[in-house]
This record gives sequence, C-alpha cells and structure tokens, in this order.
Amino acid sequence: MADATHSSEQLRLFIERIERLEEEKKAIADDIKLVYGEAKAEGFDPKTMRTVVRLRAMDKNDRQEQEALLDAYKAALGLAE
Amino acid sequence: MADATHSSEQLRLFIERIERLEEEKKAIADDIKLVYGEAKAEGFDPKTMRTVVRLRAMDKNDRQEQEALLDAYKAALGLAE
Amino acid sequence: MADATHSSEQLRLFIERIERLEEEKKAIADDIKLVYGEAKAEGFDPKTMRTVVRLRAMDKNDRQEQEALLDAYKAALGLAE
Amino acid sequence: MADATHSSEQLRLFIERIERLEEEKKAIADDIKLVYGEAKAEGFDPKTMRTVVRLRAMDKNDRQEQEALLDAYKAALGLAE
DNA sequence: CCGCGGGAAAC
DNA sequence: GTTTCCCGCGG
Repeated sequence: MADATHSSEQLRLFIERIERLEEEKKAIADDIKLVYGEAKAEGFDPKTMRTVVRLRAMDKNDRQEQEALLDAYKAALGLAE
Repeated sequence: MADATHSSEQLRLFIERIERLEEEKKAIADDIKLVYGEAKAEGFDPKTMRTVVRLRAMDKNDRQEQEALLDAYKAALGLAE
Repeated sequence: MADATHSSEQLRLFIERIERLEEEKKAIADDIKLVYGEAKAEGFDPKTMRTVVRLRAMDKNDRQEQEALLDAYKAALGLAE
Repeated sequence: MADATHSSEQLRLFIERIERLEEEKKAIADDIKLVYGEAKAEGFDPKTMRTVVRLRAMDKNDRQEQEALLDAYKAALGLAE
C-alpha cells in the first residue's frame, strides 16, 4: 500500500474519532440545556443559575478580585448600591 | 416593465439599503472596540467596563432585583462573601 | 422543613447536576484535544483538520442554506410558492 | 487633584464615549429594522431577506473556505505543498 | 414563551 | 484566532 493511501486512511480515522467525540459533546450540551429547562419549570431563574455556576467554578481569590474591581468602577461612576 | 421585474428591482433596493446600514453599524462597532482598547492601554479592565456599561443601561429597579436574586442564590449555595 | 430550605436544596441539586455534566463535557473536550495532538504527532495539521471537520459538519446546514437561497431567488423573481 | 479622582474621571470619559457610540449603533440597528418593516409592508418576507443578506455577506468567506477545502483534500491525498 | 441569530467573552 | 456563551428579536 502506498504511503499516500496509508496517510489518507490514517487521517480519515482521526477525523472520525473526532466527529464521534463531538457528537458526545453535543449530547451532553443538550442534557445541560434540559436541566436548565427543568429548573426553570420549578421557578428558578436560568440566567442567575448560570451566574452562580460560573462563580463556583472560579477561584475564590479571583472572584473576590473581580467583585472588588466592579465595586470600584461602580463607585467611580456613582452606581454604588 | 413586468411586475416580476419591478418586484425584483424593489427587493434589490431594499437589500442594498440594508447592506449599507449594516456597514455603518459595523464601522461604529469597530469604533467601540477601539475605545475599549484605548481604555485598556490606560490600565482599565475592559471586561469590567462592559459590565458597568450594561448596569448603567439597566433600569435601577431591574438592577436591584437582579442583584437581590443573585445574592439569594449565593446564600443558598454557601457562596456568600 | 421550611420552604426556603426545600428550595435551597432543590437549587443545590440542579446546580450539582449541571456541574457534573459540565465536567463530562470538559472531559470530552479534552479527549478531542488529545486526538488533535496525536494527529499532529503523526504529521497532520490540526488547523486544517478542524477546517475539514467543520466543513463536513456544515454539509447538511449548507444544503438547507442552498435551499433557502433557491427560495430567495424564486422570491426575487416573483416565483415564490 | 488626587490620582484616584483623576482615574475616576478618565474612566467616566471612556464610559461616556462608549455609551454615545452604543446609541449611534442602536439608532442604525433601528433603521435596519425599519427597512425590513417597509419591505414587509411591500409584501417581502423579512426572514428570507435576512437569509439573502447573510448569504451575500458570506460570499467572500465561502470562497476562502472552498480554498481551505481544496487544500484539505490535497493534504488527505498527500499532495500538500 | 421559545428558538434562532448576532455579538461578545473565554481559551 | 477559534469556539462558546449570552442576549435580544422574530415567530
């Protein structure tokens, strides 16, 4: 078998593995959407839920720095609560 | 002139007006990016700036409600500051 | 058990389900990165591979866009159904 | 004048420039909506018009993708330059 | 009220 | 630069 053919076959296999994994990833993304939908049906706000998921994923120090910076900008612009 | 031709011409004119406006819109969007770039060069954080722009655009009551809801979710999840 | 507590618990469960799914999604994304890495080690160009994957995935969408385009042309010519 | 005050003032000016530009952008976006509304009033379908506008805008990108596809096929066949 | 599409943000 | 996420509009 020629090298070019070998190479094509190898490429095809890599591409197919990736496509299979992309399908799985999409399936999980769809599951996540479903859970947000369930939560919404129970009266929770998806937007705020996404915010807390993001906050929990952040390092505690990073989170505090972000919040401190935002507070500073709010104060500078008279947006303090 | 046949109606079909008239209609095509009319459609073409509408499409071209829209495309012209889209170009203008893009030019302004580019200007906005430039301002964020300038601010960043002065040491400001663009991400936080976008947040305050969004907050200022929001109605005050809406903003307070959002913040209250977020605080409630944080408390429920032990994320209180 | 108080309603507030019930609600908090319910929220916590939704959040945890989402976080679990997000972890799975990330694991798969990491697997995909690994496959690109393997392919690269075999001499393939990851960037071009991503292009191929994207083009193959777009095929069905493209067909739909083509159909939309055809309909648009029909409309422009007054032949819309 | 204290540095903090200077900084606040500088931030305020950046924010106001951005807000001004955002207003202009919104005005143009509103104009675009008006044109779609006029076209609709003349019997054209806004949804299909948007599709046409998108396809026309994508033309140059498509050409680039086509070239990328050609290169990808070359690579798959071991003919990469 | 939902889904789609465009615009912005993260990696 | 690419991909993912969010918001706002249209149906």
